[in-house]
This record gives sequence, C-alpha cells and structure tokens, in this order.
Amino acid sequence: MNTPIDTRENLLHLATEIVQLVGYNAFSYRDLAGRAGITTASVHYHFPTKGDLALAMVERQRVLDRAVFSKLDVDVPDPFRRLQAFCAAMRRELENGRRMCLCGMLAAEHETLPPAAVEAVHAFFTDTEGWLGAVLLVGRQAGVVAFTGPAAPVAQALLSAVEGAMLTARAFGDLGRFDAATKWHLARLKP
Amino acid sequence: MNTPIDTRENLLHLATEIVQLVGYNAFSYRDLAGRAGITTASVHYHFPTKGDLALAMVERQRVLDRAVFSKLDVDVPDPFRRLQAFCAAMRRELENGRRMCLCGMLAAEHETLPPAAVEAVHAFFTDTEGWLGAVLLVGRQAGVVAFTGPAAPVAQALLSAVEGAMLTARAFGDLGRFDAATKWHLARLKP
DNA sequence: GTCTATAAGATGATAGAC
DNA sequence: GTCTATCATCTTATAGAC
Repeated sequence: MNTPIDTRENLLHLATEIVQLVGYNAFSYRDLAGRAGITTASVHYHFPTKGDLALAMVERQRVLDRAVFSKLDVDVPDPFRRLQAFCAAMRRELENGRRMCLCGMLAAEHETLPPAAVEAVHAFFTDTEGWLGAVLLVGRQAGVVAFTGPAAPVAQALLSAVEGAMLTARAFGDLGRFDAATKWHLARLKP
Repeated sequence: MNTPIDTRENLLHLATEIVQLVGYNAFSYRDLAGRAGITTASVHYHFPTKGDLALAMVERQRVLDRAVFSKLDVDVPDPFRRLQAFCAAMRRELENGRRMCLCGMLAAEHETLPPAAVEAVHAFFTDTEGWLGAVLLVGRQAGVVAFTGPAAPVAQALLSAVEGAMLTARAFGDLGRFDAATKWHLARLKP
C-alpha cells in the first residue's frame, strides 16, 4: 500500500521538481495536480495562491539545504573537500533530471514572484553564502584554502559561479561543462 | 513624425527587453503588441509562432553581440581590459532595466523552447566563448592574462561565472554583487 | 481534505476584410 | 501589413457538496 504520506510535503516535492525543470511560469497547478493524482482545487486548499506555493517551496528548500550543510560539516572534515562536496551536491540536481537549482531558476524569474518569495530566495542565497564563507575561513586557517581579504565576497563569487555553471551546463545538456567550470573555480582557491 | 522604422526589428527589440526582464514564459504576444502599438494578429504576421520569435530574438542578439566583440577588439587594445570591457557590457544590461542576459534567461527556460531556439542559444554561448577564448590567448601571449592549458575551458568558466553573477545580482537588485563577483574572477586571471 | 463544477480572464493562434 | 473578430485551450482561483 502506498502510505499516503503528507500531501502538502508531496506537493512541495513535486512542484519543486517541475519548477527546477521548466521554471515557475511554465509550471501550472494542473500539471502539479495531475502528477500528485488530485485536482487543482485540492492543491489550492494547501496553497491558496501560486505565490504561496512559491514561498513554501523556497522555505522547504532552505530547510533541506541547511540539513545538507550540517551533514557535510560532519561527513567531510577537510574544508576544501567540503567545497568540492557542495559542488557535487549541486551537480546531482543536474544528473537527476537536468534540474536547475530551485532558487537559481526563481532568481531568473524573480520579477514575476510575490515579494515574500523573492525575500525567501534572498535568504536562500544568504544562507548558502554564509555556510560557504565559514568553510572558506576554516579552510584558510587550516591552510587548505587560499584567498585574501574577507570571505563573504569570495563566497558570493563562488556561489554565483556555481549557479552559472548549472545554467550553461543544463542548456547544453553537458555535465562536463559543469565539472570543468567548477573544477576551474575551485582550483583558484587552492593554496 | 515617428519614422515607423522596421516593424520586425522594433518587435524583436521590444520582445528581447521583455524576455530579459520577466522571462520567455511570462512574456506574451499581448504585452508585446501593446508596447509596439499594434495587435497580436500583426505580431503573428511577423512571427507566426512564439518559438519563431524566440529563435529570431536569439539570432538578432548574436549579430548584435558579434558587432560588440568587433568593436571591443578595435577600441580596447589591451586583452585584459577587453575582458573587463566585456563584463562592463554585461553590466549595462543590469543597469539599464535590471535585465538578465537574453540567452542566460532562455538557458534557464530552455526546456520550454523549440529545438531550433535551443540550438541558437548554444550558438550564442559558443560565439561568446570563442571570442573570450581568443582574448584569453592573446592576453597570455602579451603577458597580461595568466592561465595554464587550453583557453576554451577557461572561457567557459568565465562566461558561466558572469552569467551567474548577473543572475544573483539581479535577484538582489544589487549591482555591487555583480561588480564584486566579476572583479574576483578577473583577478584570478591576472599574472 | 478532496471532490465537482464553474468562473473570469489570459494565451497562442487563425480567417478574412481592408 | 495591419486590422477585427474569433477560437480552443489553458490559467489561477472560488463555491459548495461530500
């Protein structure tokens, strides 16, 4: 028997996958409802408006990614390898269905999102940059990462570079592009 | 009197601006027709389908950008400064209406584009990477740009980084983010 | 929570007059 | 080339029964 799980969580999971693939504006309640096996009216019960759904998707992603960061902090002691593991995690989205980073996609379409969702996207980037910055600092102290000055701008440059690498690699359907770009950027951080 | 210029060119110009701002799927014939001061039926006369319009936009952008590259080759003799000038050109889209790179936007939404348009987007990236690669090579020979190995992967990494910098800077409405990221990436190419 | 039914409007697109 | 008129379809969203 299919344990019917939490419908809301299931909807968020499915919606996220669709948005990552085709974008927020090409995604419809109809499509989502169809995949979830319910009607659009039922989707509206959980998420009254499309903007509510967008916001909920980003909030959920933030929680998931915080868990990923915590796990990486534990599982990958070496800070430089943690940066590599971060890239590998992003790469997995590409591998598993040619999906863009959710917030990278929403960033492109941010002009069409409700303000609350845009703020949530900001928070996602800020979260990720904060974690990357911390890894960079620890890495520098440990002598396995090299850069000068504050970590924040480097973290911003690194995250945006990874987002851009996903964007272009996805357009070409070529994982090698992502690998080459991220490898190059990480190599610039080697002592 | 308004010289009515070429309607087709005018439509492509307006359509490009809209897509750069809100994306391909949030953009409609109605919106475009309204701005051009004609009806949607007239737009369909010039571009039978939305996919035809997408393809024409990208082809036009490629021509415009080739002209930009040629001008930079003439006006900016120093190869490193030419890379800076390239970033400045991309930055201008951000300044002038918070617009994403047309092909960066279409790359995000490529799953919803007709195959011919996707190929045109590929060609845009290949064009740009080719030019960047040539600048990188000349720069290395002149001793003003430093990198090891072939230029192509470096050009890919640089272009994707610039696209990512536009993506995130735009989401925050913060030009400083674009400046900081591109400055950092270009600094990695200094001898 | 999920359904049926429905609304009001937008969407890409076409036929045919001028 | 541009228009009016029209189309079928899709879109987000709501009301009310079960």
